[in-house]
Amino acid sequence: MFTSVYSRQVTSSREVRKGARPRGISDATVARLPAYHRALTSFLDRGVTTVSSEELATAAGVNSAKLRKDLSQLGSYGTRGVGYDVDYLVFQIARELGLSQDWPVVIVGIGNLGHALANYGGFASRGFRIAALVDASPGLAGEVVNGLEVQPLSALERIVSDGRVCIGVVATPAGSAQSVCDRLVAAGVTSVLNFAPVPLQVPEGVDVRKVDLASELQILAFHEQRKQTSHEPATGLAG
Amino acid sequence: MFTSVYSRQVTSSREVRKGARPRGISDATVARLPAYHRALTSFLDRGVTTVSSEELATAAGVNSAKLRKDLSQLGSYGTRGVGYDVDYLVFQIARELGLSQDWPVVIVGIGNLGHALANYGGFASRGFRIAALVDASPGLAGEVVNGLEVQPLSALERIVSDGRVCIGVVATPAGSAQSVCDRLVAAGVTSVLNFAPVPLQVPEGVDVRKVDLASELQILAFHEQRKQTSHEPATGLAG
DNA sequence: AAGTGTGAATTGATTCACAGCC
DNA sequence: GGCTGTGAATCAATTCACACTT
Repeated sequence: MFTSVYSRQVTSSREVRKGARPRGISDATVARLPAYHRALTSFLDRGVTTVSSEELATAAGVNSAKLRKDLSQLGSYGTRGVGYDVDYLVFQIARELGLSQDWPVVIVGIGNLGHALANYGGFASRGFRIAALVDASPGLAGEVVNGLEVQPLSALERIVSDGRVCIGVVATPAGSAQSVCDRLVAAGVTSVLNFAPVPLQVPEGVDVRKVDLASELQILAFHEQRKQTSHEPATGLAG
Repeated sequence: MFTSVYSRQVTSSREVRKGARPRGISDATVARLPAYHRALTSFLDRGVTTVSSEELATAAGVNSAKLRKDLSQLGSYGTRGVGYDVDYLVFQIARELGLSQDWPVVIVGIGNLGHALANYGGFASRGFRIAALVDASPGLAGEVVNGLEVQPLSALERIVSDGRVCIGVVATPAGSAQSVCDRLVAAGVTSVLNFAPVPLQVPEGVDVRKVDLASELQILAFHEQRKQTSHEPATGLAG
C-alpha cells in the first residue's frame, strides 16, 4: 500500500512499457546488448559472415543459453542449424540501441574524470557527440579541451535547450552533483550518467545510471580479503 | 554435466565460499556495502549518532527493506525500536570491506582514463594506494603523474611481486587488454578492474569487474529512444 | 510507540534440455 | 547433424508484512 515518495534510481524498462508496443526487453538483456554489438562488429571487421550462439557468446563473455534468450527478445534473427548472419544481426542490434541517430551529450564537471571523458574516443565512435563541456570554476571557463571550449555553469540551460541535449554526464564533486542534476533535468535532460558518489534524486521519467569507481575497487577488495583470510594457515590462533 | 571451459567473468562469492567460514554475503549485498559506508560516514561527519533503516536507506538510494536485509547478513548490529549506532555500524562495514588495510593497486595504461584514475582522489581516501603506473608507450615512460613516474611495461612483473600488489587496473586499449591481464595474473594479481571494452578471460580464483563507459551511455540511449518513440503522435503513419 | 530482523511470497534472471527447423 | 528458439526448472534478489525487542 505504501510506495516510496522518492522516484526510482533504478533504470527499469518495465514502467516505460505503458502505452508502447508489445516489445518488452528486460533490463538485464538491454545491459548486454552493447557487448553483443561490439563483439559482432569485431567479427564483421574480420570478415566473418556467420556466427553461432556459442561463438558470439564467447566473444561477448556470456554463455550461449543466455545469449540466445537475449536475442530471442529482439526477434527470430537466427537460422536453425546455421547460426546468425553477422551483418543482419549487427544492424538489428544497432537499431534497437538507437545507434543510427547521434546523441548530443553535455558533460558537467571538467576535472580529471571530465577531462578524460571529453577526450575519450569511445563515445564519438558509438553515436555520441559531446555537445558541450561545462564547469563551475571560473578558472577553467574558456579552456579548450578536445576542441571544445569549457562553458560556465550559467550557460547550462541554454546549451541543453538549444542543443536539444537529452543525455547529461555528471562528473562533478559529490557536493554539487544533485544541484547540477536538478538543473540538467529542469532544462530538459531525461537521462543522466552519474560519476559522483552520491545517489541522485530525479523525477519520474528520468533515467539515472551510476558509475562509482571507488566502489568497484572496494567490491574487489572485499573478495580479495576473503581469499587472503581463507588461505591463512589454520594454526594461527587469534589472540 | 557440461560446464564451460572458460573461467567465469562474473564475480561470485558463491564459489569462493569453499572452506571459508559460514558467513556468506550475497553479491548484490556486497555491491551495496560501499554506498552504505559512504552514507554512514556522511552522517558521522554531521555528528549524527543514530540512524533508522529508513534514513540510511534514503541516503544510500535504496529502500529500507533491502537495507535491513543487507545489514542482517553482516549480523544483528541494530537496536529494535531505536535504529543503528552510526559509529559502530560504520566500523563493522569498514571491517567487512577490508578498509582497515591499505591495498596497493597498479594501473596499466596511462592514457586519458589512466591519467584521470592516477589523479583521482577518491581511491586514496578509501584505502587504496596507487603503487605504480605502467604504460607500454616509450614516449610516456619517465613522465611523472601525481608524483609517480610512469614505468615501462617490462617492469610490470617486478612491480607486482615486489609490491605485493593484488589488484590491477586495466586502462589500456582493447587490443592489449587481454595480454596485460595475463601478465598481471601471472605476476600474482588476483583482482582486476577492467576499463577496456572486451571481456577478460582469467583463471579460476581471479575476480574481474568491468566498467564500460560507452556501454553505460548506450543503455541510456536505448531508454531515451523508447521515450521518444512513445511520445510520438499516433497520427504519423509509417509509409 | 518505534523500528529491527526475518520468514514467506513474489518477482526477476539464469540455466537446462529438447522440440523443431535447416 | 547442427544449432536456434523457448517452455520448464532452478536459482537469486526483492518486497511484504509482522513477530519481537527496547
